[in-house]
Amino acid sequence: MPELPEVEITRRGIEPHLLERHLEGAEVREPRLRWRVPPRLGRTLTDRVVRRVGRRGKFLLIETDRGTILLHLGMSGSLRVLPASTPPGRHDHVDLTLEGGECLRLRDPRRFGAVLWTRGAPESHPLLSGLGPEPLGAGFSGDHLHDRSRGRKRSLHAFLLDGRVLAGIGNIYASEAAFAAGIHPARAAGRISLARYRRLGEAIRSVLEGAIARGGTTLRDFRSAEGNPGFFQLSLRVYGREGETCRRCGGTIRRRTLSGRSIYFCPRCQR
DNA sequence: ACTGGCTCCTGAGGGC
DNA sequence: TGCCCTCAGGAGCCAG
Repeated sequence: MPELPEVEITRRGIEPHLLERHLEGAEVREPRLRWRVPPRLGRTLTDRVVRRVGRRGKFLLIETDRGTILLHLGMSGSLRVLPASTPPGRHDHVDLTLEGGECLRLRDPRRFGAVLWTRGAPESHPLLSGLGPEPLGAGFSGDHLHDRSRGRKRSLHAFLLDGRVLAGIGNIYASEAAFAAGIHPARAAGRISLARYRRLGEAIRSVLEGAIARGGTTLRDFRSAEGNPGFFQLSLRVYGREGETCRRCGGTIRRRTLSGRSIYFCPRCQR
């Protein structure tokens, strides 16, 4: 579910509750997430102090004085800061308990999320070391996409979803950015010009920034750490709008299945 | 080296 | 009302 903007909204929501706080431990009710939650996580976290709450792609990084919690929301994960005494729901799988009686609670019905621990530098963790640049970082531009796409035959959409190319883009924002740049998502990534990739780079930035400014996209169940839905779904131009009218040209938005994912586009605006 | 397909899981929504 | 089918915002892994 959550892509970069939703993870960033979540990060901003939990950060003020965590910074410089002591952790008491963890309560793991269901360790079978994408990867098994480390069995001794509670003991590992006891008396750790949170120094920083970061994000890398769709991963949240809760950095402590002696290591980092890697947290991924998968398709259906969400985080809340609650009194630890709040009765957990069926899918409230992990609590990170804080001093003072609060906890950071992970709810994840589909269990595609992850809670992992690493002692070393998080950027060298296997799940993070191969990630491409941050699309909102200083190092990213359309030139990078152009460089990485030469000789590639796969569709632009599949190319943008590849975290090794670019971190944090998922199905919604890949569709929206391609529309904003006027590029057909099924076009071979290696056959798109530098000028068009530069336009796409700008489109990716502005779509992601717009989504963050509106609190993310809530299609079904995304909530911020405060429990609020996002509003960017009201600004979507193509995603989920099959059969509806293109807001730019008045044509009809189409949906296609491409490498197992639904892609949405306007055949008149995107070439 | 690349590529698409499969897989993990639960829940919602549509058709009958 | 209920059953069955399809689909969903991720991404690692595998065979070809």
